[in-house]
Amino acid sequence: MKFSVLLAPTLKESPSEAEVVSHKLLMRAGMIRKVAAGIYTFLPLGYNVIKKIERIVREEMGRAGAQEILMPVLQPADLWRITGRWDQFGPEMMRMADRNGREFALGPTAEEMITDLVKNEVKSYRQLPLTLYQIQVKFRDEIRPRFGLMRGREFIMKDAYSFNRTVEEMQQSYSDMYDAYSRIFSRCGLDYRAVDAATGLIGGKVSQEFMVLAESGESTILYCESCNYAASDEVATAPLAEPSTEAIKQSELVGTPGQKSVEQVATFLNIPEDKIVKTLIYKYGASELAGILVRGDRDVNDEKLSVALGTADFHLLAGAEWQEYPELIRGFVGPVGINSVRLIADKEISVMQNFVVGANRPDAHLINVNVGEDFQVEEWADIKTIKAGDKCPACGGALLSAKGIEVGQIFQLGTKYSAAMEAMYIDEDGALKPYIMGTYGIGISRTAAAAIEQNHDENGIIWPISIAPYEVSVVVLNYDKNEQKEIADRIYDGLSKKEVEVILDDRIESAGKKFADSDLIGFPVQVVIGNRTVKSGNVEVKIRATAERIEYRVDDAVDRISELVVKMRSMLQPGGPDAENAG
RNA sequence: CGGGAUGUAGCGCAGUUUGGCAGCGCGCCACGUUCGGGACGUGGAGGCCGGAGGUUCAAAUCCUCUCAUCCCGACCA
Repeated sequence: MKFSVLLAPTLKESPSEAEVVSHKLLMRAGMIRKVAAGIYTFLPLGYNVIKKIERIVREEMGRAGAQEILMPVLQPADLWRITGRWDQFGPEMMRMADRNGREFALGPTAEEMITDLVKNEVKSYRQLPLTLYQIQVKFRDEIRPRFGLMRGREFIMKDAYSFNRTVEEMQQSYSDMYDAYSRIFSRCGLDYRAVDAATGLIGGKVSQEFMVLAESGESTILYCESCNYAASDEVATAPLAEPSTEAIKQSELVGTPGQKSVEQVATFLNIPEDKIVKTLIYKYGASELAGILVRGDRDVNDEKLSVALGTADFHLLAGAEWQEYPELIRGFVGPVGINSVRLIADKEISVMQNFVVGANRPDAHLINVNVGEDFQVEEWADIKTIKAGDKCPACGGALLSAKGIEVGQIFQLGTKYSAAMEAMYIDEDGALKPYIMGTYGIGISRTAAAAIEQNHDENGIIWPISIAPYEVSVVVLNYDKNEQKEIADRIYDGLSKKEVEVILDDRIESAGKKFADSDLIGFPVQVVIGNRTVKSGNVEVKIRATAERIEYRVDDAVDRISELVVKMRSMLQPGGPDAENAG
């Protein structure tokens, strides 16, 4: 490709609406342009990156035995009604009707469609296991699209689905996908971590997310410094402390005028925050109230709470709503003697003694309160957000926390969809049985953004070579000078013949502009040809990632550069530089 | 949906307070000079000032409504 004919409108300044690095650099490097909020066009360089990621995904899906199909973006509502998700998905699903009034949605995922397909086409256990996947545009009408490709409304996703006979066989498919995902993200040059995850609207019990570690990530993960435990904060747990041997005391009412927050009460009573139990009032479902008990220094985790409540439709009781419940004294609510709300306590409360709670009357708290003595708990649940410093549930070591970008998630689904849709096969014993399913997603476009978040500097993007829009840029400083043009053309043609993806910057631009663009777009290898190199009989090669510069004789430059590229590629093979020849 | 902000040339912004010729930088076009880290000079093109309505002799500027975009919270690949 010649740069002079490429549509790559680079910008010196980033558009003001871009907040995160990946969004800014994708815009500045001329890779994407916005069409509407959360909806982007990929320009040639950006689309090259997408295609490179897709190629890796296809290779690894194929290696894992999955077969590629392509399903429609538009999905009929009737399918979604069978599983109830037409109602569950809410406004996030983009809905529309055709000219005859038949309802459709832009697919946010495709469990129903694929289950319907397999139900109709796969009848016998002899045809299982079966794993199908597609790479297709998905649409989710996000409440708040942001961060460019990191949270778009329209995005490119690889979604795979396994159909199995038994739980064990499904776990094997899941494990195969886990391995494939690990290879995919390794090959993309990403520093990632697989963590235990919540299953949310998709369903199932076991799930893991693949997180690219980056400060700008929207997810929080906890991992152990001494073993390999790692989990999303939505499901992370910590072992309970040993119950203290403290003798149980008689509870007592104390005046705490105006002391509403945990911090205020702790200071006022001169006690640590973890000797307080706070009672948070949530409204959920059809206007029901829940009192959630957590230790004073803890935060409630909304994902865990939705599991405990059995619904994702809840919110903290808000300002004006308090007036509807005069028995609830804001700032002084407690579990003792309260009966108008459903009490759910975090398990951690069970090992606490002689703690402080609101007294359900203005300006007062109860001290030396104990479960069993002063109030009963019917429902125990894991509700708190685990944070760095908590103990690892696997080995007891200290947990650390980090931010991550979720680029993939895998689920052991079970029969949620096959049972609801009566998708059955005839087993060896002649009985009809629902498929045991798994579902597996990768955000392709988000992966591109995540790669930038993790690989950039003040000059621009530093693409891992496996997903770079071109592997080598040949920067000719004066393409209108014959000596330079001749050398440049020779290297460009030579590299092309050796299957190196190369772009020739033949534009009539200043040297500075060409260097700056090459760094900004992030080609892994830059070959510089100018007056200086013509005189020396060399070409200069710059490695984008390290800024290392190497000189090669013009005569063997093509061989040396292609060797360099091959070596750089092999570094991103799972298992190290030599793994390429192993498989 | 709640809270906050912004819409002026392709991009970044000034002008709005106090109504009076629509500007600056980058980019773009032409010519010349430059030619190894976002060159310089001269000349040029480019605007429904987000949209609608109103106030006024006069509106980018004041008022009302509306749309869009971004940021902070609840969703997710």
